[in-house]
Amino acid sequence: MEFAKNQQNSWYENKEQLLVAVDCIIFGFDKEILKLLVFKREIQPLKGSWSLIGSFVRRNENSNQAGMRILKDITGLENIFMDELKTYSEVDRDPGARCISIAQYALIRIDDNNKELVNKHGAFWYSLDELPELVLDHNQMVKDALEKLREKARFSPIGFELLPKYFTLPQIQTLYEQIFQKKLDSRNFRKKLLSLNFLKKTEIKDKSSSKKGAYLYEFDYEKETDQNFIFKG
Amino acid sequence: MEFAKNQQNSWYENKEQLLVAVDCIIFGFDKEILKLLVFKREIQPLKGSWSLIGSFVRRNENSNQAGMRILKDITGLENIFMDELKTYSEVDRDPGARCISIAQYALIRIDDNNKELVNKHGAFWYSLDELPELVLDHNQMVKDALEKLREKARFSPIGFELLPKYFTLPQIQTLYEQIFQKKLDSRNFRKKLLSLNFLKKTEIKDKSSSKKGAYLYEFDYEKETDQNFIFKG
DNA sequence: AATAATAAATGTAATTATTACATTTATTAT
DNA sequence: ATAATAAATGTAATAATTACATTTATTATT
Repeated sequence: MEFAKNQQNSWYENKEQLLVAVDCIIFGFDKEILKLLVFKREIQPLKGSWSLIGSFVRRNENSNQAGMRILKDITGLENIFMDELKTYSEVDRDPGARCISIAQYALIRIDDNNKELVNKHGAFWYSLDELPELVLDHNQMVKDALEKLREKARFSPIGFELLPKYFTLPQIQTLYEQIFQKKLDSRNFRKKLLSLNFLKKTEIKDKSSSKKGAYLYEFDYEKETDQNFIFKG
Repeated sequence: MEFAKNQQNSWYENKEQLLVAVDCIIFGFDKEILKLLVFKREIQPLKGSWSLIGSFVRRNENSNQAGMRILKDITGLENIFMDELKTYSEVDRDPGARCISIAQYALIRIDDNNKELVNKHGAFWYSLDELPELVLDHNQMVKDALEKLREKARFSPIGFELLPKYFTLPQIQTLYEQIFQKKLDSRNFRKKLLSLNFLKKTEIKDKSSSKKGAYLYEFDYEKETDQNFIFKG
């Protein structure tokens, strides 16, 4: 067995072995709605059910690399924001094998570039409040990921991974409203956000959703000093 | 091989397998100093070096149960606060095997009950700023755990897992000072802490560290509503 | 050309939280 | 009685958060 050949110390041999997978909770925001990328599962058991996308971790990669590999396969994108959520290791979580999963959540900008690729993989962007039942413990993973996203959004300017390069203040407010799942006061929201000084205003207006038009902003990466950013929702 | 017998689906068979371990970052506070429990490693490679305590995850337990099993073995305690930190899965992290580790951090009260047991396992409580070099990526785990502890302390009343049932305000202030690694103003610290309303004052004084004596408090679990606790250090 | 409709942009006062800062108090040992 | 020690306490200034309603820029319609 290939595995055994690599062993250098007898103490490690014959230990109980588990399969190690990663599953990706992929969030996207299409300028209006926070969505999640889900897939038609292509393997037994539960073939045909909705599922997060995952893969086993290979011996020559770490868990983050495994997640990045999956993301690239599906969206064609590299350099996506991705962070570990937590591991799921219940004994019975997967009826097919004793398999733990290291869940990773990713934030991507939904745009036309990756729509095609995504379709090829039997994938679908679901609005978070219309999410179907997913296999195994994947619904729990999504729930946990959303909570983590909320935590993260409270303490760092998270939205920029999800927004296009140029975005309007109403757009980012909508995003935060969806993350926190409540309406925010636009005066207070803008005051807080602008006081943090990491938004650069342009003179261009986006008139796609109002007659007056809303100014486009971009994120000023130089100013993203973690200066006590606490967003109280 | 025992592993193969348990497989139900051919698709899972012959996948690359990794060993899965847990390592425990065990914090303790002896009323003065924040400490970490480290061990003389009993296995090759690196036998005799300082190390966190760990174990492989067994097929009939989840990662949390594995951590709890280790903690009970060593301290004799059950119901210890323990939470997942993150996984460590670098390809080369362990020269002995392709092994990922799910790091868990635990908070315990150092007291005489468990001192004996701890000694039996070649364990030693090190002050955090005198920590020796540990094997593998264990120093990194400690660093990450301390950061997580700090994060956690900012947003929830963490200290009570580390403090004895009855403790004084100077004691808890010292603990927070060690977690945040800076001096805190006692007037502001007490004001903030008491305003959160989850401390119950007793009329008993602890005179072990001053002539005047400091009142003992206990944690009021009923009032631990997560009411916007943000401790700005 | 005037008007209606729409969403974007804006300000202020009241409340609450945070910070900076020094003295008094209770007790024990001398 | 006094000295020594650490614990306990208050206040004023500043900053952050909240609650709340009107005006503005533009396009489409008449």
